[in-house]
Amino acid sequence: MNIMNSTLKYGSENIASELRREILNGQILAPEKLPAERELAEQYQVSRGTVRAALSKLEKEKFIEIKPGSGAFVIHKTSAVPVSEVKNANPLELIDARFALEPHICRLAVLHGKKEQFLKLETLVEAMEKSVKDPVQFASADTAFHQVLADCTGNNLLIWIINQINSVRGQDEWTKARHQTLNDNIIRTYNIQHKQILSAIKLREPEKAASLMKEHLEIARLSLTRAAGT
Amino acid sequence: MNIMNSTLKYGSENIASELRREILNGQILAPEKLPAERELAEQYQVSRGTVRAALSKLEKEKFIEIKPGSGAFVIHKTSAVPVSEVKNANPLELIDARFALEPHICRLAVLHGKKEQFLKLETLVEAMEKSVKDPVQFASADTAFHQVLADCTGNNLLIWIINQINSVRGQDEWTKARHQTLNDNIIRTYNIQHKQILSAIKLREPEKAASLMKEHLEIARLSLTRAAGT
DNA sequence: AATTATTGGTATATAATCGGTACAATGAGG
DNA sequence: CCTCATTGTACCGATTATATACCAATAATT
Repeated sequence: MNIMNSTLKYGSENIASELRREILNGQILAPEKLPAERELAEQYQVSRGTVRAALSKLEKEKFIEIKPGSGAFVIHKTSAVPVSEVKNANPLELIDARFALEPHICRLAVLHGKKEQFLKLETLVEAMEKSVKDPVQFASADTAFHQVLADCTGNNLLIWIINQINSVRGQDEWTKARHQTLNDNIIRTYNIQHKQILSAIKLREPEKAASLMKEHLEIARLSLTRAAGT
Repeated sequence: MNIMNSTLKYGSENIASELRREILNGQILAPEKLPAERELAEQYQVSRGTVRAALSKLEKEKFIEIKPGSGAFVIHKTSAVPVSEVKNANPLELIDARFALEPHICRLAVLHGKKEQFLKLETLVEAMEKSVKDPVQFASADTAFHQVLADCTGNNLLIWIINQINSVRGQDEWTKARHQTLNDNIIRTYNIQHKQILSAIKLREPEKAASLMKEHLEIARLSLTRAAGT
C-alpha cells in the first residue's frame, strides 16, 4: 500500500486516515486505549505535534475521546451491539423497524409467494377473525401471519430478521403491553387490513400490497402512541 | 500495519478489553472463576492495582461478579447465536434485504440524525473518494457508511439488524466476490450516489434521500447480476 | 471446630505516564 | 519574501500505575 497517497497533502491527515481505518475495520475496538502520543510518534516516525493534529481531527469526528493525563480512547462503536440492546428495544423502535421491512416484504411476497403459502395466510386470517374476543390467540396468529409473509419472499435473510423481531415481540413485558392496546375495534380493523393485504398479494399487485401494509403499520403505531399517552 | 500489535502496553482499559473479548468469544465460560488478582498481575506483568481496575470495569459491565475472599466469576452468558441462516444468505438475498431496510433508514436518519453523525458520514464519503484505486479500503468505508447511516436513526433494533447484515458482508468469500464487481467506474458511481444521499439527508429531505438510496441499491444489484452472468 | 492458606478490599506514599501548552527552529511551496 | 505544516524541546498538571502492608472474608486442611 502506498503510504504517500498523492491526494493527501499533509502527514497529519495520513495518520488520521490510517487510525480511522483501523477503527472502522474493528482492529481497535471501543473502549480501548490508543498508544500514547509519544509512542505513536515513534511508530509513525513523525513528531508528537503531528500525531496530536491527527488525534484532534479524530476527536472532532467523534472517533476517539482524549482524556488529559490518561490517553486517547476509541468511542466509535463498530460492531459489538450486544443482544441485550435488541431485547431492550421499545415498541416504537419495533414499529419503525417493521415500517422499514414489511412493505417491501409485501412486494417480494407478490413476486415469489407460492400458492401453499397464500393458503396458509388465508387460514391465519380466518383464525384472527375468530379471535376478536381473544387477544392472546389473536396476537399469536398475527405474529404468524407476518412471519409467513416473510416466508413468501423466499429470502432467508429477511425470514431470519422477521424471526428475530418476532422473538422480541414474544417477550413477557411486550405481550402485556400489546394486550392493553388490543381491543375489539383494533382487532377488527387489523383483520380488515390483513384481508386487504392478502387480497392484493393474491392479485399480484405489489405496490398496492406495500401501501396497504404501510397503512396497517400506521394504525398500529397510532394505537401504540395513544396507549402510551393514557 | 496494526498499531496495537507492536510493543503493546497494557493499561487497565486494555486488560479489561482482553478479558471482555475472551468472555464474549466463549473462551471463558460462566460460571468459571478467573485467576486470582495476584496471578493475573503476574500474567500481564502489571501491578495488582491495575488488574483490580480492569476487573472493576468488567464488574460494572456485568461480565463478572467479584466475591470477596473467593474470586472473580464470569456471569456473562454467551448467547447461542443462530446465525447459520444469515451466513448462508446469498448476495441477491442481501441486496433485497437492504432494499427493504435502507431507504426507510434514510428517512429516519433525516428525522433523528445528529450533526456529529453527519460529520462522520462526510468523513467516510471523503475516505471513499480517496479509495477509488483501493477496493479493500473502499469496501470498509462503504460498510461503515451504511452502518453510521443506521446509527443516525437512533433505533437500536435497526442498528443491530444492519450490523448483522454487515457481518455477512465482511466475510471472506463475500469480500472476494465484492471486489470482483468493484472496478473504478462502479466505485466512482457509488461515490456520487453516497454524496447525493448525504446531501439530501443534510437538507432534511427524507423522500429524496430514500429514493436516492433505492437508485443506489438498484445499481448495486445490476453490477451484481452482471457479474454473475459473466 | 480450629487452624491455615488463599482471596479480595483498603490505604498510602511514590514513581511513571499521559495529554496540554508554549516557543523557537526547520523546511517546503507559493 | 511570506506562509504554514512540521519538528524538537522543555515543563506543567492531571491521571494512572506501582509497591507495600495490613484487614476481612472465604475455602481448605487438620
